[in-house]
Amino acid sequence: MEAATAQTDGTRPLTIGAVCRRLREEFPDISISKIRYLEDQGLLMPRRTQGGYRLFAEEDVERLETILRLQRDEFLPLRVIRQELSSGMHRRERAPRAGLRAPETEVDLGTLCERAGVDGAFVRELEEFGLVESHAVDGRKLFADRDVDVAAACFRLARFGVAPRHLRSFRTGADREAGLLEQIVAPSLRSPNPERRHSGLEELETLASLSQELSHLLFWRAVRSIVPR
Amino acid sequence: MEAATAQTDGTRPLTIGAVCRRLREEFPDISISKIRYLEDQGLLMPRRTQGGYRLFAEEDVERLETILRLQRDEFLPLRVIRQELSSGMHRRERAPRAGLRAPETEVDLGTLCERAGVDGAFVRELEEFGLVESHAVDGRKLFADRDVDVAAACFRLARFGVAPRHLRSFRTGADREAGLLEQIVAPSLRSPNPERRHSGLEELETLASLSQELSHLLFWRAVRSIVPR
DNA sequence: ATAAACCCTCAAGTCGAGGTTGAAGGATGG
DNA sequence: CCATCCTTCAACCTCGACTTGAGGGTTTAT
Repeated sequence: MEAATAQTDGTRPLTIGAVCRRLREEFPDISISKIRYLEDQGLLMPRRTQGGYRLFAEEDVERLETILRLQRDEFLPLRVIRQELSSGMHRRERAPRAGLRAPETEVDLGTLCERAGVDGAFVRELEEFGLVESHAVDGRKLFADRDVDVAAACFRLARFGVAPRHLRSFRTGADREAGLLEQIVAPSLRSPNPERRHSGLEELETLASLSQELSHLLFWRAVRSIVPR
Repeated sequence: MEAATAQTDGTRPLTIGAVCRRLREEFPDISISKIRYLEDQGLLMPRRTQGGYRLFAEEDVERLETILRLQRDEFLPLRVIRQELSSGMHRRERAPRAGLRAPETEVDLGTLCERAGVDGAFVRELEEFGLVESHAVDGRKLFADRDVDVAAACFRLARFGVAPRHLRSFRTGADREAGLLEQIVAPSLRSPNPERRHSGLEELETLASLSQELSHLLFWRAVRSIVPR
């Protein structure tokens, strides 16, 4: 009873604990009981050993990853995830609405330029004034996905005569505001208690939205005040 | 006191019950208490009458419809909806609430307090830090209508421990950004040629929206960067 | 001026989703 | 044979999203 457990694809099935350890990196809040719960809700149906142990084939693990991603990034309830999975998963191209918890994807310089419709020189200028930021990974400059939008916005402003160097204050303003929030939630976010960290994250999201609303209001008031009566 | 409640767009504001009846067809599970709950959660901020009754302008009703649709069709939790709304997602008309050209209405201290749900001491504090501004007209302090929303937003933040004095930097940031735009459009705005003034105003609106989008992006990037990886 | 209809706040309660915990015990591997 | 992992099942818990109720004020029509 040894090689008999090998799979068609060569990888051998994992026990529930092994699955958990493997996914822990991408999904820190996974747990054995959660996986069992998902099975209970009909989202997973792993094989079993004679003795009743769950055995997760590679495809089961992938399915589980999909489920966790849909939960984390799309905020879908399990009932809907079940539906989507059983109906073949077509038709799902929503705007990525990644919240604070989804990992950020990255793009290289070429992609950034293409998607934002700008050239390399412009990006260099943006970088100089801290509007976008890259970090090098084996020789290639990588940018956060969201910098594509930043670059595009800057470019449109540039066409109105607002050069990147004028925009530095936007960056410092944003940093200062975020720094303020940091002071408030930092204790929670750095807590050893995962529950506390989680609620800190939620508080941060709420706080950030409210702050955003406030700056929006203040900004428009300021803009309004510059038009002569 | 009858036609006086008419809005700039011709439709008059609805009371909460009227809103409910109007939306009941598309959203059968709407209720008065639910609408109040949404306001409590910072998703809506309708104006108020002197007596404290909520008054929903057309744009408030639209915002509410958006919220309900995001809940029903996209299954988004309120926390996420709040974020989406405070971002530019709601692209159209998230700009100047009444356009840069509409005259601003004014309210007195009592009205401000009532409508924002704050007390006089709080308003004084806000004023001290430049978050709201009053000008005296024959003995009464008058505030711009939009300061009601500012005060309400500040109050919500205050409940999270963010005192008005922390918020001063929001004000200065907004001013600095607006000042930048001013330098660009000032010549047009002060031109003797009315046509030129008009196009300057339009340019200002465009520029302001773009700037707003940029600061929004930069702010969220900054916020994201404060959560430990 | 009064009544009916409508609205307010605030605290407490409800309800379902999405899990966690613990007890009692069987399975697996060195 | 023993440590470690796994099993089920029922009870429990937390949180988001409201609902309810008490006590009281506002609006409007007559």
